[in-house]
Amino acid sequence: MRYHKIPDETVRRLPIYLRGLMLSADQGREHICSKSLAEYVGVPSWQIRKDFSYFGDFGTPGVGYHIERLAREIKKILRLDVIRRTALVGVGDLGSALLAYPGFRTYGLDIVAAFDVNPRKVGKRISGVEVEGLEGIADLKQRKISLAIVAVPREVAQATVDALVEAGVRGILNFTPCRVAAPKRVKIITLDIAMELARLPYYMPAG
Amino acid sequence: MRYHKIPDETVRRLPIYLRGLMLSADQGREHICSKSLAEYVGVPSWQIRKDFSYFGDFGTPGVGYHIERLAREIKKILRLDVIRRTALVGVGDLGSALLAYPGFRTYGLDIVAAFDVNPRKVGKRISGVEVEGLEGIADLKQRKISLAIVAVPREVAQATVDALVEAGVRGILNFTPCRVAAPKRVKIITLDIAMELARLPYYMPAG
DNA sequence: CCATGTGAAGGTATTCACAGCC
DNA sequence: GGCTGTGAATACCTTCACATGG
Repeated sequence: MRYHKIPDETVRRLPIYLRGLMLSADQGREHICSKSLAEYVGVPSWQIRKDFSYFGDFGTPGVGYHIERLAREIKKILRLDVIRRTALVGVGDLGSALLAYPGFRTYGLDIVAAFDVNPRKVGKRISGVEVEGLEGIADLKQRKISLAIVAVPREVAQATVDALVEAGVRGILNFTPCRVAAPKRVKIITLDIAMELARLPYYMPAG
Repeated sequence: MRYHKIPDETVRRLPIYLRGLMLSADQGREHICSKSLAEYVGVPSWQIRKDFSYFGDFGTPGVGYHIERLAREIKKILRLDVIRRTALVGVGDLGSALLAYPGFRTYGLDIVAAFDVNPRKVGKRISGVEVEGLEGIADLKQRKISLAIVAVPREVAQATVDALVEAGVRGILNFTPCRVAAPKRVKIITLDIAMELARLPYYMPAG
């Protein structure tokens, strides 16, 4: 199965597995079977086995998966085996919350720089990161930052992305509720929070 | 095409279309064709037409779609045609940011109540909403609140969801990085922000 | 002539069932 | 006996090409 195109859906699930593995590593067990992991993360066991099988033979029949080793493998696949230096643009309400959010560290993602237009915010320290003016974006490359989070108002989203692309960033998580264009060497994931909530009523039984 | 199961992916795209339509309604035009909308929202035109066709004939051949009318139809499909009263549980960094976030209003979602354990937060007004103690969750039903956003620490996520389900909530947007269980009459969408960022490096060319 | 709506084709992902291994 | 890994079957979604209607 090793030579095969990896489904996008599989890639989407890998971080779920990784999170589950890291949590169960804290519980002292050394191995976990696909069925236990399935209950833990809410993905069926056959789906889990199939997903892993795309990358190689990680498990031992009759035993299960070695938790530590599997976690390491998934990190390698997701390219999270090195610490990823990340920049945040837009230190408003959402941006500040993201700076304070400890969850990124779980995946080795480290927000090491923050930028904002507002001169009154520049120079302040928020959650241990000093806010810089937008001009600082220009030398992200020299600072080995290749990932960015965009949490600016919609009107300046495209300009922000342009500046980031110019600065050599190659992955962007966009919290802005609009489509932004970029050369295809740059991967953009857009996460519109309100939109997620918006499809909830559809699934709710009457009322 | 009217009697047909609606693909989940179609439902996921409806809010995108809705956003695009509302934005182009502000520009004075009355009609829009699938091709223009396609460029606007970043979904191919045939996909848009197919998606709409599941629900009926919304367009006029040779002309396109009547923007206002189509927006109204999509709102009705998503059950966003009435204002949805929403509760927020957990007024930490993320919770506060969500309270301040104007995007929910776009879809007729209105955060009208906020709850937190911390007695020092209780009684404070944040973005126009007064923070209440957790005991207030019990009478969400009387207050006609059927939607909730959970932004509490992971450890208390399940307990929070249990309380919300008990109080008659039927849709939950969960920002907690863990799976939570609920009776299937309650729809839960989990949004783990860090996880989205975590799959970005996979798609980045070397480095 | 232009743009919609949709059967049919093609592609992708999920699910099953079981052979193979510990 | 227990659990993995996977070909084959199924279900699902996307894409195409065009008949149909304004």
